[in-house]
Amino acid sequence: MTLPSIQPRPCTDSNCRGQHTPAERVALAMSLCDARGAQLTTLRRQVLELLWESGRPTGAYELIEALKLRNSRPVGPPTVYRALEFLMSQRFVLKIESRNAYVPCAHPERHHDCLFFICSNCGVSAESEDPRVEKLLAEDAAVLGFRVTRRVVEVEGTCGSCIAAGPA
Amino acid sequence: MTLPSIQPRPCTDSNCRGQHTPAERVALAMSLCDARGAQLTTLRRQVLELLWESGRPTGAYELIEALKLRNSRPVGPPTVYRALEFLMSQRFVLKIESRNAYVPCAHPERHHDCLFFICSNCGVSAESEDPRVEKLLAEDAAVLGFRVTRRVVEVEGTCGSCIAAGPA
DNA sequence: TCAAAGAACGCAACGTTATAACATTCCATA
DNA sequence: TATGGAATGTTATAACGTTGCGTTCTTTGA
Repeated sequence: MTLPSIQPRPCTDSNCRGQHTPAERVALAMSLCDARGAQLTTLRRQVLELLWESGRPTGAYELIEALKLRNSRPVGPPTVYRALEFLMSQRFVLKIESRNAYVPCAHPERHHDCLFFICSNCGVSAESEDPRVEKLLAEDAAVLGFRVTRRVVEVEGTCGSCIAAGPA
Repeated sequence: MTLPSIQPRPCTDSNCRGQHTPAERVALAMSLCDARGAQLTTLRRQVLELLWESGRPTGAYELIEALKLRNSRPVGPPTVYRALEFLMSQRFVLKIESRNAYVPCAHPERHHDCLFFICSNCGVSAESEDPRVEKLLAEDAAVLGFRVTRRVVEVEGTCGSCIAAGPA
């Protein structure tokens, strides 16, 4: 896995104008865990760091490779999947179903459903949220008498940068 | 794979009030293929039939099992995946990404994006469409300068029947 | 009618993603 | 220092999907 940079980067959440570093993200997760009585262990923290450093949806086996480099002692698939499960339960991480890959959630302190725009060309994903979409889906669900537990909204296409860079 | 029944059933598309049999669905696909100069071969037709008869999102390997029963000669994964690819290219079938499973599309003659409501309890999925959601996602994409090629909208939860049947 | 070409399929092997089942370690607390 | 729960390690395997290549089937056109 590439680990592009530890510098502050524009937030992948298109509703956020801020810039953040992976370290700041992890610190936020730590304080939320504190407040929740959950444990952000070394392994879980490393996985979260790697996801933030990666900059794009990252597969579980890529994480295993990256952990191998970072840790001397290798970890097995169940270990990484358990860490991901924990991070998802805390809403620090989300799964991109159409990619079988995982992304860190920019604002776990807010409680919303995410919407992803995923570039088929460069692989980068942008997180967003749109309460209007949530509302419509809730309406449609109500018509069916359906009780919603989770929404998966993933839009695939070509991102602005790749369009600007011209036809590959 | 269970093959519940070949009887007419209410359309899984919640915007359609009709009832259809698998045979009618397949006949529609055949006529569309005719018009498009595409070939609905025996294998492809069988896969489509199995999906219609199954009544819920069905995995590729389930289809392999079902084809084994139906055909004496077994088929391998590539064969089934190629058939699915063809059926998806013709919009007769769609993939539920959050399940790694495939569902037949109720109305391939219309050209729209599908929306799925998937019951975590019984596994049944309901197809729907909501142009308002498509519109909002298009707006959000436009703000990002993002060119959309595909939308994945999957809502997980509990369906009306399962709610009515009481807490399991 | 037959050769050529292209589409579809068969098959073996392999790659990728995810989980089951069970053992071990770590740590807080009594 | 027992002991109990949470977390992690280990091994194996399940589930999902693809590559590469050879064969068969179908269409087409001389």
